[in-house]
Amino acid sequence: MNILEKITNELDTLSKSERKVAEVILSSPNTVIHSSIAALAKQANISEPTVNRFCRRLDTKGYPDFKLHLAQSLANGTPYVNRHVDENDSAEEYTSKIFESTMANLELARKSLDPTLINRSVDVLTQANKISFFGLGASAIVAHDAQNKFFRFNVPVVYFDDILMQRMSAINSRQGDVVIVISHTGRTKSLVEVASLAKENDATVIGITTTDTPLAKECSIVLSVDVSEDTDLYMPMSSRIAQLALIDVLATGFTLRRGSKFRDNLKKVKDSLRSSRFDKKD
Amino acid sequence: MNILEKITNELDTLSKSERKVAEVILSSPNTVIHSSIAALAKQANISEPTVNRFCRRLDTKGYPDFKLHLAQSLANGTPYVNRHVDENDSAEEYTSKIFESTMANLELARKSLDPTLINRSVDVLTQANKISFFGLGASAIVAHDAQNKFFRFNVPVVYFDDILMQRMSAINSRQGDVVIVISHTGRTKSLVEVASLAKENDATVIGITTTDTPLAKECSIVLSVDVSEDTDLYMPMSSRIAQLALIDVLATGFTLRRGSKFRDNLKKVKDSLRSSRFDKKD
DNA sequence: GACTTTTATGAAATAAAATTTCATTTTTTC
DNA sequence: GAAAAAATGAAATTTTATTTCATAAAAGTC
Repeated sequence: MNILEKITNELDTLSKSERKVAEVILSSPNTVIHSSIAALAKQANISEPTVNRFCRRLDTKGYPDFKLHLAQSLANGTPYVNRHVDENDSAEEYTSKIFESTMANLELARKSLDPTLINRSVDVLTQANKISFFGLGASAIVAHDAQNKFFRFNVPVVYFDDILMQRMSAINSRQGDVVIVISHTGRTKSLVEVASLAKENDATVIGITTTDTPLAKECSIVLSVDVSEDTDLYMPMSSRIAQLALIDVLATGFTLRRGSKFRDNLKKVKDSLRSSRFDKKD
Repeated sequence: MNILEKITNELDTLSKSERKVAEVILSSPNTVIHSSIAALAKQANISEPTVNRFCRRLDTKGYPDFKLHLAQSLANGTPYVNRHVDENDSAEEYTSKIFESTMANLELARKSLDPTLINRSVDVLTQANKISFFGLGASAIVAHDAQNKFFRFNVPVVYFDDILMQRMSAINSRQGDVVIVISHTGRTKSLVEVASLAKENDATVIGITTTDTPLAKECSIVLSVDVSEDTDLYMPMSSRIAQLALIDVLATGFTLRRGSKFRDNLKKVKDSLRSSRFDKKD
């Protein structure tokens, strides 16, 4: 555990003098890792043994050991954690918090994914006659992006962010079609219905959603993308970013499965854009 | 720089005895951070001053300082790095690689962003009469997402992923309008033109692009989002994910700037979705 | 290949830092 | 308000790291 957090947590179990030490450390941890016990004691206006007792109370073997732990805590730039944006945050602060939370959520999402299911999904996708991506709201963007990616594979692919079009498309699906339904909450009624309709019409339904949601129950394969809940109003949803990363994974799996000939083709698609761009001179 | 890498690099500039020290450290760095200089000297079969000289050769102040650096290097459990997907990767391997590269790129992107410019952009956005988001290809998704986010703020916002619509919109822009042009390469001719047109018509043009690109030159404010180049064919573009994170940052900045009344309004928008969802029972 | 110079190394001495002991002060409890 | 418990720091001790210096090994030089 991060020792800085630990200090913060145990702040009220500490004695008065020990708390002084804690405050000095919390206010400038980067200075402390280069201070001797004497220097720190002086800065906190307490004696050296007190610093030593403080270190032991935090379950370290002594001052040098404590510094080691502290150094490690500081080393992890900040080991990406979900930190909530605060009303008084500066631009720098909220920028860092958002990027870090996003990274923390990507980490969470990766952990929730099952490689076996990814493999199965890639199997199904490479053999599909037609691939449809459905999403609403923030997940519509993910569906949109997926179309963009899979379109390059020269496979029939559509995306809809309109409830009616989704329904019609679902009803028209048949064996061999793959329908990918994207929803973070997995509770959007119309999307759950669409998934159910597609399944009734023999399409393989892949759900990109949170574990154990109504949508998950309707799917042939569930790719769980769990991120921390966005309980905070100021905090943006990282779920769509994790979903996009998953789309990247599926697209990559698709490319790898299709073999090298197919990749030459991809390169052609990429090259076709060249004339629309300014040259790179550097 | 990671001190373990540094030891490896400087291995051949070290003397015979010092190399012995290096080898002991490299073979079990985790033991070393808990050893005294005497213990390490004994393990390497050399004297204590040699260890000390070794530490100084690596630009540390002495043995304790060296241990600090070593501890920090070890702390970064897995410092997300860009690892390329390989043809023979299993689903688990390419999934991990993609997620980790995405995180590495988010880290890079964060570093390339200037909080002052973010602040300026938020300033401009909160005072805008109208906000337009333009992007093509992968960046179209980002523009789409931005519309989705800013639309909730009850401010006139449009997004176009069509070249002609973008041009027409740019020509019709005026003082007080903000045009956000999104392009990873910053070299897409039509987008650079659109930026230039918008600027000629007195709109504030914010570019979300890589540092020093033709697009950047046309913008009033450039938010640089630098990610590692996608030289690899199998590797998906993380740039759009970094751009999305930036959109989150801008939207958050906007919300914070607008104050608490405004946030109540946001909550209403969020709540309005409730009836379209299945209840949560857990 | 012998001689000089430079570099590398470790034993011992010294210095620095951390820890322990113990007496004193402060706080808590009854 | 006295007794017990806890907290604290001065000083002593111990541990750890660094410096000094003499010696050994290696690298040049003729």
